[in-house]
Amino acid sequence: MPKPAGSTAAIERTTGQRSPWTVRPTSKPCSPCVRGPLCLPQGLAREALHGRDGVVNTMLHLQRGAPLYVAGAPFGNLYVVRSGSLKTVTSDHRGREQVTGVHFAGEPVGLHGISTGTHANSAIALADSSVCIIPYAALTSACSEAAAMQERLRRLLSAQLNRESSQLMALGSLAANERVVAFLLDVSERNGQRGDSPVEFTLDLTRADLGSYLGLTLETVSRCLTALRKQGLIDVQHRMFRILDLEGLRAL
Amino acid sequence: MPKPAGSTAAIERTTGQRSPWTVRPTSKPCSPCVRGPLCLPQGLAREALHGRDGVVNTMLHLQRGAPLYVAGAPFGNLYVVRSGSLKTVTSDHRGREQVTGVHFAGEPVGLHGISTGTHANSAIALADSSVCIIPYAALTSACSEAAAMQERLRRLLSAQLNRESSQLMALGSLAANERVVAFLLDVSERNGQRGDSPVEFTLDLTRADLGSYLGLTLETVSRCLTALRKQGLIDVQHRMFRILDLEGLRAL
DNA sequence: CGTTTCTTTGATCTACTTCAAGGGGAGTGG
DNA sequence: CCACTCCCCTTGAAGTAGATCAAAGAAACG
Repeated sequence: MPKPAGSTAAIERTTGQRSPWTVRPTSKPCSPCVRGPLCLPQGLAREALHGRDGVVNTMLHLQRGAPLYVAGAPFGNLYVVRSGSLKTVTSDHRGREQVTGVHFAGEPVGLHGISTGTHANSAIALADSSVCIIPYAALTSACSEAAAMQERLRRLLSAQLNRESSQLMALGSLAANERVVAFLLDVSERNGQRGDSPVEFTLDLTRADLGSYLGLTLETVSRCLTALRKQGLIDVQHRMFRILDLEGLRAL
Repeated sequence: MPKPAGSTAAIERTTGQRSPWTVRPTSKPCSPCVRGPLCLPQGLAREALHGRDGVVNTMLHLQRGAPLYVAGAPFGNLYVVRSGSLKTVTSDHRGREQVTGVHFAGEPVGLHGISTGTHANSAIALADSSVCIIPYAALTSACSEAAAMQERLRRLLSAQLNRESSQLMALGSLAANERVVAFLLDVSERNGQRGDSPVEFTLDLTRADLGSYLGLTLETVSRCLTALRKQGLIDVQHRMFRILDLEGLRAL
């Protein structure tokens, strides 16, 4: 098992952030979402969602390292990443903490809070990011009118379930290098679905965050990456990743 | 990483089952659910759920080792365990297979299929079990009438999300013995919520299944259990578990 | 009762962690 | 512009938790 990750203030430590976030992130009215099929609002008339009285009416800007919400905070909104990326970190009843999710543009954040009304994890911006705010109450009332919207939300929840299941598979039955490869392929695929390049992307995760997500130490992650580089499968510089041989990676 | 788990027919192997299940499990009309707060239908008038025209109208009986559904099958129903228990097993695109969930009485099964319309995992009875069948189409139409029902379903999905997140935590940051303890405490708590004894229960999982779920080999599971026994924390005989010192276990 | 499957326990091996040290970028202040 | 610091990343060497291999005991099953 990886390092126990100290006790408190670990959020700050793992994001390279120094001072507490006393200033709330800036928010402003939100323009209609054009993110395509990944965006939550798809399936409902646009005007019912955006604009005043709409479900989605504000956008939040977060600086790198800023929390979108913290574990234990009352749940009120869902979020959809507009730009940038976020991680979700969970800590058990003892201090131990782990990255349990990485969220890119178009992907939903905050679904875990629905069941209890309290956020079960903390969401932290990995880079300067912006998110759409979807007040849950407004969403549910929109749902009560549009069956399509209900179904869409349920599918979103179920999709997240499947994402976490495959991560369970990775942690439970893959070796270190296989986990790293699986993660890169996963990111590649999600990038492709979003219309970005599936072979070249920057991951704003530190090696420590990556290790935490993959159940490995940062050193092991680093070693795996250099091994893949030496095999000519990828090219890594800092946090810029380029996949050179996608088929080769898929063959593990 | 634990054993790669062969290629095909692994379902049969891990449940100790020999012949294929050519005969469908028996089904019969379902009496109203009395399972209390854990049961899905809570929040909707009973007559709208059970009885003819209701959402829940049949019950399925499964023999130990019988599949409720298999991965890749078209999704049509959700299920709630009435008695007995089930495991869900997921396999990645290569042969590797893993137990990704264990479901006891009152708990929902099949939620992963909602997102794609295809079951993403296989559900196998761990003991002779019975489940309520909830046709998804009927459920959604019931949802379109009752907002409370919608909300209940969403919470169910979110709760499952939280369950898988804590399993992610366990696999990512706990040592072998801690994983075993965490699992026992989890089962204990779920038993208590259901009204059964939190300190004495039978787990119809083989050591291999347990290991698969916890990301360990069966030998390691066995060794951890005997270690806990020697510490006087638990008593294990075959698959009968008795927790002798709950506080001691919680202290890891 | 004999066969099969499951479980326990021991001995060895190895993949990954841990510990340690050096190198590179980015920001800050002189 | 350079020096300084703070992270972050890489690489090496050593230690260890847990996997693997192996074999024997205990239930389950026909």
